[in-house]
Amino acid sequence: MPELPEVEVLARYLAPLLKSKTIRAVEVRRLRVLRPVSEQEFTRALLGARFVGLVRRGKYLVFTLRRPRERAKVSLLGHLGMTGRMYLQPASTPLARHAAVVFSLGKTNFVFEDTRYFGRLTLETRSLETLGPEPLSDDFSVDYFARALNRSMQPIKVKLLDQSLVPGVGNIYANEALFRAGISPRLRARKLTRKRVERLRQSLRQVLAEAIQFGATIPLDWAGGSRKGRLFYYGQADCAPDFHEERLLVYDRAGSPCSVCDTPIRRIVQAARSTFYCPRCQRA
DNA sequence: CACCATGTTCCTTG
DNA sequence: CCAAGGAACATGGT
Repeated sequence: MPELPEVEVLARYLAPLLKSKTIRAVEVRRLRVLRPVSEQEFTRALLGARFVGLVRRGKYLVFTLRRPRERAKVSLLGHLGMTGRMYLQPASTPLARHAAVVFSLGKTNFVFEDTRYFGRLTLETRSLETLGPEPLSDDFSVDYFARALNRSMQPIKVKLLDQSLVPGVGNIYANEALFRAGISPRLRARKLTRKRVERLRQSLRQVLAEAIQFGATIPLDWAGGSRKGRLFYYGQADCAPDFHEERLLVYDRAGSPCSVCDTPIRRIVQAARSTFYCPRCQRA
């Protein structure tokens, strides 16, 4: 489900709800999502610990906890994979079929649910080390972006999915950013002119920021089984249907007329993922 | 039945 | 050592 904006909105939603809550019990129902940490180690570190912070990095959620009478903090890393969700629900509510980890906080449970189990909730935080600079921060400069792209023969669309280059960008926003910048997804990264690098950086930041704005306006309270699957993606989610129409301009729109020039949107496959683009607005 | 899916990692090849 | 490509992971929707 999640790319940078969705994870950002989720972090902002969860942070105040979790703050100062103590983990009274830990239930691991899918060992796989802890990997490579063992259940014993996981439970030992988190049982009795209190949530003190939550931030997003790339597509990761970084929870910070503190154990009673201990100085050192514990970091817990979450990743939603393709289908992960996190939410609080009353302790009396039955667990979802694919609830993978459940923390009891007393009257409520904090649930990590993931249908496909591609996601993670683990004490292993090393994946953070290889991430590039946050695209919405000043560190993501034109110079940095240009230099990184200049070393690559890969198509620009594929390169945008590289988390060591721009963490948080996934298939949807990579497609959207290229459309808004008027750049062909097939163009080799190193072929982008300085001007196009600047334009792409700008489009990327705008698309991500707008999506965060959008996500901040819709309810994330899924507790009690309010619908499956999506945060606030394409198609008809259980919210703001009219707003959705305009939001994604090319993603999953193969065959529909381009919003600018009416040319049918095309779908191709790059690096085994779907790419959507307007063959007229986005030329090499 | 066939094909598709918002992501990462591991293995192989050059 | 690195870049790039592809399969694997697991389940559900169309």
